[in-house]
Amino acid sequence: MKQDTSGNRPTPTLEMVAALAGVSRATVSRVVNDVPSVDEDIAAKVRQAILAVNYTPNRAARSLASRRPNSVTLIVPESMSKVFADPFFASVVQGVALYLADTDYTLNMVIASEAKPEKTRAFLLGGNVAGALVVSHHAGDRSWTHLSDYIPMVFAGRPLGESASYYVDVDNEAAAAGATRLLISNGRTNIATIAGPQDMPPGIDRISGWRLAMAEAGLDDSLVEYGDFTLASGAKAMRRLLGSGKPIDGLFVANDQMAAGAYTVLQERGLRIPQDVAVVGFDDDSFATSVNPQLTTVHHPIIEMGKKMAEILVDLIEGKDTARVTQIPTSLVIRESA
Amino acid sequence: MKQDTSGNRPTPTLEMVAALAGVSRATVSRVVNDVPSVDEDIAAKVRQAILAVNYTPNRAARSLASRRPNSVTLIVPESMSKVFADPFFASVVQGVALYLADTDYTLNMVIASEAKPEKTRAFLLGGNVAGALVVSHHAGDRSWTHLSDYIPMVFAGRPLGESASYYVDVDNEAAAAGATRLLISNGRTNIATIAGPQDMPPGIDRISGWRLAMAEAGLDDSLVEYGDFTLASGAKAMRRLLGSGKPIDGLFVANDQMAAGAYTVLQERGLRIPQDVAVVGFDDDSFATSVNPQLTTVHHPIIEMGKKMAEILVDLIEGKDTARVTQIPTSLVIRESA
DNA sequence: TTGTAGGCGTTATCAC
DNA sequence: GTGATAACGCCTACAA
Repeated sequence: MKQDTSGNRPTPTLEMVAALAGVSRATVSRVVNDVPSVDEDIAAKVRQAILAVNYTPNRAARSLASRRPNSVTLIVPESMSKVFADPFFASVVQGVALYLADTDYTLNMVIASEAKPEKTRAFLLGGNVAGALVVSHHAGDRSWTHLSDYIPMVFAGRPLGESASYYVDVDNEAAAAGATRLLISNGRTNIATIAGPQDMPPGIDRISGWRLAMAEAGLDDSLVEYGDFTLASGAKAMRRLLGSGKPIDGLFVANDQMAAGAYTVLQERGLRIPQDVAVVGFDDDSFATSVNPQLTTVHHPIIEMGKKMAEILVDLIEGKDTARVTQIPTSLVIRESA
Repeated sequence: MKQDTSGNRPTPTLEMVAALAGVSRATVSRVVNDVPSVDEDIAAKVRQAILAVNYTPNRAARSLASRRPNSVTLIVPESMSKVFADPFFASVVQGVALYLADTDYTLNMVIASEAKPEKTRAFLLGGNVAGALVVSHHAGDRSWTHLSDYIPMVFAGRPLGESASYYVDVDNEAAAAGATRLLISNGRTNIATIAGPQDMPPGIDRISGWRLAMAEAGLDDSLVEYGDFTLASGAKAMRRLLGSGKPIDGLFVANDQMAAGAYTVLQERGLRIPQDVAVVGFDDDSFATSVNPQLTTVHHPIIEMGKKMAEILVDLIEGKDTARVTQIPTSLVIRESA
């Protein structure tokens, strides 16, 4: 870091800009905040001065004077961050950050220690934060919902059970049904599914979508096995499915990672994808394309989710009323497996 | 959010605590900041009052009055965040957040748009941030180094070429050499490597470590192919390696993901791991354990890296002098592949 | 449309 | 050891 020896000017303040432009601080403040009622000539002069001294508003002073925090917090439950390398997390953050970049809000992150939740609570309720976003996979991490009573909060994903909180999610059920219909329209009739955990909304909704589509088509929906969204569990479930002895020519898997697991056992049994069994996954993550043949799957727009979450939070903060649940559209990515 | 109707108390201030405790604001401030010269009886009374009104210091006011920012920024280059699902990123963030949780600093994140870098620059130099952390894979993203002249900065990973900046990294070369030595001590003599891109420090250092160990043992180091750290590139490199016709009984791969790629072709050729060819990877990420047989690899302590980065940054901010480069130790995780 | 002035919640410098 | 009292940099009635 540069030595603080001699020639260091102080960071420019409103005052300095005002002096240089020959106006009052109030006026400079107005142009900085885009208040319309400023004479354009003066505004121009002020802007010039701002550039000249390289002025940047002091966020702390701003927040203090305006009596409103200018940052929003992203809460990451500790349990989640323990999952080494979570793709979901990184993408949501990215979306959130992208959206906030165009606002005056700053994004800060806390990982919520389950050991001392009061700390996080105090941080959020201390008046230092305008709103909060909660990203987690597990329904148990909904322990923050009650804070919605005091500060705007938006969650990622539908909560388990009823809840009055705001959240954004994809329509897992509809997307799963769509994926299944693809299999059906391809002429498959013995369609199995590898479902996710039934204590997580995505697990529940995705199998429910599969059932929906199967019922529509009058097909048998008894071919189901469960996994926990991991690759290994997908392989095991596939083994059980095959072990039943019943014919299978189509497979809907609740996420791509389990689909990759299913691939391995399908292929070790000599079953060809998609000729013998067509498979479609869910999420469109890195597993979908790293597998061979590449997986046809439901695209889960995580970055968009992040953006939307941020957008809704800002709306909430600024008092606009918005819908409690917002679903963002998915799409089917047709590749080689179905 | 709760309606702002009637019964809403204002957020408690120092003033209110002072009144309740029957002391001056100055005294309350002292106990809040752990200034030693406070009578213990009075301090106790103040603490009680703090609890009573549920007081939380206003960070903006604090920052303003103390003339020092209380947040540090994590910069994520846009190019990096585009990599869908980056495990490295999530873990570094986690480490950073964990460390900062015990300090008075708040962590905020910006994704640096390459379109308008001035924006990020202004944010960092505007005096609103005490220091910054840069996490990226690519050497090109070192465009922030020059800011080190104005504000404390710490980077993740050794920069390409010389640089006067602070960074924390693992000793890639030593670790790679260690991994290779394991192969050698297991009696392998025809050891190939799948190296990473040679324009990235980890790519460079890891192959260099392999060469080191091979030279030590007097082994031939001509069996090398390059990948770009992706699974697919690992598979391709393996194909080329095998295509050379030379015998191979050991393989060091510059990261686990490429190792997973190599697995697929090794196995489709009927080569057994580790019997026919023993393989060791690098990173110890999720690929290492999702592959069969599980991969022996170098454990890359990413979370620790994050913690260390934050620690160094805080030291820098507080004026302590610290070493410019700090390397954190790796370890070899012996599983089934070597 | 512009300027004046008070205040936001803390810290920090003084006296006491 | 404790308490006034100025800042800190900015916003915002209110007045002009």
